[in-house]
Amino acid sequence: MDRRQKKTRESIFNAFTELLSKKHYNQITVGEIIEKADVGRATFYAHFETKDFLLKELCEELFCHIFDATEEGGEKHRHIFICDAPSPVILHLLQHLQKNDNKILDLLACENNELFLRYFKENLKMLIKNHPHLFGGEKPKELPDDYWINHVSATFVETIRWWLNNGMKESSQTLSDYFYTAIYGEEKQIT
Amino acid sequence: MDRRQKKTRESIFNAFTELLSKKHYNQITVGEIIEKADVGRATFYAHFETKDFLLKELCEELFCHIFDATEEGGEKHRHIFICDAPSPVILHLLQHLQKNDNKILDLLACENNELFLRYFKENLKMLIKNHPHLFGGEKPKELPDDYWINHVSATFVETIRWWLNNGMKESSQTLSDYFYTAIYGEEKQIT
DNA sequence: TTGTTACCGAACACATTGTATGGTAATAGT
DNA sequence: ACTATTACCATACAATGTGTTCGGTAACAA
Repeated sequence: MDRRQKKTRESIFNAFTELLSKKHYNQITVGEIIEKADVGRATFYAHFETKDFLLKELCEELFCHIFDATEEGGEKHRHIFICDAPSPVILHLLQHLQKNDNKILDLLACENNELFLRYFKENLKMLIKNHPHLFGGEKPKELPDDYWINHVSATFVETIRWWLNNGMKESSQTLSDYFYTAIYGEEKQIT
Repeated sequence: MDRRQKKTRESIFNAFTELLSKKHYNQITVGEIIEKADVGRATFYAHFETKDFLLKELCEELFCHIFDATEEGGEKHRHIFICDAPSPVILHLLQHLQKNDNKILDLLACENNELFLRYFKENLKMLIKNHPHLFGGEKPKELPDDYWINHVSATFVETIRWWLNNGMKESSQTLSDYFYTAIYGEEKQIT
């Protein structure tokens, strides 16, 4: 790809991310973005059809990159569940978050977290659907598959949300315990 | 209150609600609202500082009215958990939803449901916090109170969301069963 | 009846969006 | 190294939406 394209694209993403951490999405204008990114107005619209598409592409860049299930990447793409310890994926995910890989945590913690948590949850659902074994435990028999998948991913997202809103005092291990207890009950603890 | 005020306020709410069911919040303009409500521009801004405040007041009008915990109302305010059967509140709530009281269901089912589900969840949390006994079952000991409250309310909201997205084929009883199973596990079924 | 209040319509300044233009510099292909 | 392409910039622009102001009119309350 043209070096110039890549550069402006990154400038815009960075400016946008920085603005998102400071004010609400709805109140961010294209004018602000291009000023901070230091690119021309026409250039912005040459890259992104609209502000909504910018957000969408940012999310895809962030989440698909982490969650993508194609197992070819190895090193280049650090797929979150390829790394060494395959069993406690949840814990693993939380540790990645704590390290703030790809600055995802910044975005999840900011005022616009609703925006990102939605995308995050969608990706989680895909992950659970394709690799149910990674999450341990068993689905109660009476529950429909998609209900259960939605429940598990929603609970995980809510766990993270709660964590963020409380200053992230707990360790990732504790968080993981909370999650499994909420999902499977205290007597079925995963170790 | 002046009859005129009440009338315009209602006109605006109705127009807004109707628009919300058809297009996304961000794409609704004040111009559209006042045209459909048939009120002057200045009048709108005399009532609501901005579109966001209109949304906020609509939510309060809807949810606080239903969830409000002051037990004086009796008939006038039909508080959702005052009616006869006190134990299976969840089932009761679901039945109210199915009857589409206050047209809440319309709003929860529309494209903007994220908007309302957030408010809905906040009210739910208050309800659970103030009347934990209404929800049956017990909190696992290891979990912090607020984590549990958030988990329960989030699970309920997700249950409703799943229900809506799947055409509401299931009975309110089935939904209630799903919810309790998700929360407490299959062996601890509430009857 | 009288004073107050809510409304309307119209006009207004202002901000934001998305597009179009012509010129310039970086890039890629040969 | 030369050339054609491509991305970029600055500026201007129409179109749309926001929130405010104003004088006049009708509904309301006392």
